[in-house]
Amino acid sequence: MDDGGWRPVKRTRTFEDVLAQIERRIAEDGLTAGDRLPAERQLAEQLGVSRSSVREAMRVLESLGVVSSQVGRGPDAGAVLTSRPDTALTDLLRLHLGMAGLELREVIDARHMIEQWAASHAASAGAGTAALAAAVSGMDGARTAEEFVEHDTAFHCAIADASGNRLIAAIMRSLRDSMRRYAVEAVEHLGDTAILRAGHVRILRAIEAGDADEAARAVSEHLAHAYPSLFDH
Amino acid sequence: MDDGGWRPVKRTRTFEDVLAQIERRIAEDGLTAGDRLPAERQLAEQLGVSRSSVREAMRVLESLGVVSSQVGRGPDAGAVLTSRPDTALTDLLRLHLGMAGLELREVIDARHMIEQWAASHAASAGAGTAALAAAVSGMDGARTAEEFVEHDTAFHCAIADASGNRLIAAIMRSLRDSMRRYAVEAVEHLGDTAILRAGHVRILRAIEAGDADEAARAVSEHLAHAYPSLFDH
DNA sequence: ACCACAGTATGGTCAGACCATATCGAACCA
DNA sequence: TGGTTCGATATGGTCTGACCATACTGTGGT
Repeated sequence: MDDGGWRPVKRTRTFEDVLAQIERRIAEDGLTAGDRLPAERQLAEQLGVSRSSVREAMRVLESLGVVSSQVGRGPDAGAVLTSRPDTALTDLLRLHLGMAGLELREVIDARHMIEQWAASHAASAGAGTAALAAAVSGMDGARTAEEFVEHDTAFHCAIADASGNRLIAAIMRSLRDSMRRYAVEAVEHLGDTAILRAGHVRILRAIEAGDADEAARAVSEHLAHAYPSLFDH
Repeated sequence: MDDGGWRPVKRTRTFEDVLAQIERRIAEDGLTAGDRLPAERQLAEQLGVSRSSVREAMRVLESLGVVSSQVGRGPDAGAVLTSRPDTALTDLLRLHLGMAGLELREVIDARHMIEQWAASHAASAGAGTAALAAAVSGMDGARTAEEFVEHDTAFHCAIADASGNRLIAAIMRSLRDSMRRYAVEAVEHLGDTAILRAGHVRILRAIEAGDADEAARAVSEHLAHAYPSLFDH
């Protein structure tokens, strides 16, 4: 097993080099969302690589929610830096769930963790209750499970937003998006949404009152009602 | 604002179509990690698109930690399905942190949330304490801040692993990786690592004893010591 | 049984072309 | 002066075809 001091030649693919240089430029020049990257052809010439390699790097950046490409001409055309971690996270979770690389139970546990945290922090912050109330009344008017889940998602994402942490809010949104299908099933299986709606009201009241502990408790019991089969441990 | 019933023509880029079809195949055929995708040239011919478009789709899948491409010939060559959400998450966080699309504070708060959750669940599960003990003794032998952080990361990731939730463990690993630079700075700024080591021992003891509440408390106080400037709220 | 070597399938890269789109700008008309 | 039209241009999107490096496969010779 001795390699005699030799180590494998680092095989760096061209597009990875391009990625690294773009990332370096972002850090050194302090680029942020809204700034433009050079055009593909120009970047290819400057870096001495083919346009294909630049494009593959762009696809990676785009899939990670860092750039957005616009065709045409003008100030808004070309590769523009964005900050969309949530769409990237959603794709990531959906793909890994589809491949059975992750189990639904793990996603729901993560959601449980985040919602408890977000609810107690939202209660401490005491902001954003208007969006919560709107989502609650939206659920009252829902006629189908899909509609209900739609507003339910809005409610729970509003809690995460109210916590003030964009990363955690992005994770929350991605978890909800990738679980949408299962959430609809769960609501249909439950039949009656009265218990869920009561849980939402309780959470809302706790956040409005600024009671962090009560908010966390309310979230925990709410999720236990929504997914009874997954809380038998 | 009435569009007269017209709606913009859906502009779907070719590689997005390829992505969708690959994802569908993964779901319908029940493909999982280890399975192979068709070769790029074959896929291009079957789908009636150019190899470039297939390659761009591959880059996306690779950046999301879903496939891994190997050159050469044989059973292991080609595009193989993998399940590496953590590397994808690491890249995602690093890029968004570099772009100032996320702030360090948000990452550390997320880490705080996850560690508390993971520690209390690891205590309940009561497994994996061997890896924890190994990391603790590794830190005792560390001579530089980098070495210390290395083992510190191993310790905290081992907690997440012991929780049994791969998604949360992957997020934990990504948070640590993307924070590595700041963690080293924090340790150097602290000067003495005795308090941190004591915190680790306390966490380890709590997990060994199966005391979930004490584990969560120990983690919380440990992080407060490690990043004092960020816990003044 | 072993080994050397040609064959071949794979991803990686490049060059060049063409298309679709969106803006810019100048010429033209009112 | 003001507006409109239409060509020029810059941009990403796609395709084709070629070549390279890599790593297995199989064949043939020893």
